[in-house]
Amino acid sequence: MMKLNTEKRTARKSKAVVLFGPTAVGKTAMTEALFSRSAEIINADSVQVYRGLDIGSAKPDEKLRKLIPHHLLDIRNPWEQYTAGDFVRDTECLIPEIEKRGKIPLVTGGTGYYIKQLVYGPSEAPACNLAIRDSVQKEIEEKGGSWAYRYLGEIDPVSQSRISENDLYRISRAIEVYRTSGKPLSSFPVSSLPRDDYDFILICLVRDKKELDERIALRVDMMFEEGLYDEMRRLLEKGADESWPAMKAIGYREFFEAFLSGETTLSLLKDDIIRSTKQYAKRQMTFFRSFANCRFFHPDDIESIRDYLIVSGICPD
RNA sequence: GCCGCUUUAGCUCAGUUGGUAGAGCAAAGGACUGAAAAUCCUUGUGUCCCUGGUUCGAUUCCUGGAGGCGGCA
Repeated sequence: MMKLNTEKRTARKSKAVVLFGPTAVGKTAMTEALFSRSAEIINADSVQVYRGLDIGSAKPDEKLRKLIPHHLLDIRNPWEQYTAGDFVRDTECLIPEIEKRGKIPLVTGGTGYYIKQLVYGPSEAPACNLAIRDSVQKEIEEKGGSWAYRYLGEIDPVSQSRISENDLYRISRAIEVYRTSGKPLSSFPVSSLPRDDYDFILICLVRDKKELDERIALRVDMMFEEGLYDEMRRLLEKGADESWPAMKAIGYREFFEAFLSGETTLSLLKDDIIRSTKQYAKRQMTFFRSFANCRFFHPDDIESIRDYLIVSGICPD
């Protein structure tokens, strides 16, 4: 009886490949080699969801998008918010649709937080509430950061003990959750185990640091050649400013800093972007290393990846 | 050639009234509860340019030298 039950559930479980790695590691080339015919891609990159951010976000080009169907690309305007919760909901919708077409759902991108929420199960904490967030932020600005931290200690001592006094970003969110739901953020359970209602196959692509750094520098050079500057100008003509969620992205936000300081040259700007990208790649790796059940491969090692997929019950090209 | 300033962490620079040094940035490691390309935490990094002198003790004061910058020729 028990056994039958388990089998039934196992049989119904959706299978999806989750492919990730630091920026510029070579996800695209690898994807092309293994999944051109067999998969549809669900984008897990928090910047590529935005329309008009193509070059700086290294969005897959038309050619690849014609070859492999892509989802969750260009689904928001750059002044709109897209969240990890949105991503999980959208992905849960897309996986069965893709399966119905007989294709492999391939979740791919570099946003560790999205991938974590998907694989470990999304947080049940309330969605972000922009109106409340704004008022919380205004209050913090008036009363100061140490007030905010003390206040957090009153409404949610557990979160206070987990959050640094300087981490206004998280303090603000914790207060926002309390004011939205009446419950402390720490009362919403967080899973330390991958969810069991999906069968996710986690593949992380890695290169050694020197190799990755070289690729990052090369890619930023390429972005400028491909017209990053013009792309930024088009966004500015549409009214882009630092308050737009998409303008926090590397390769865009540096322009605002450059305008402010005035004296920056194009080559200094490029160096800034390269440095930020390297720092980001490092943070990504820290995140990825913390995932359970994740296998690491060099992106050129196509055959090992193929073997692993087959062993996991996936049939790539 | 002369005069002045300067040489300290990978970079920009503090500092030690003489007891072998510290910030920012960079780097390395880490965290991550619907903003995450965000935000935050931790940690070093040293022939204090070289040489001789004074001194119990010199990166610090003095002599000489070398490099850099500026001025005058």
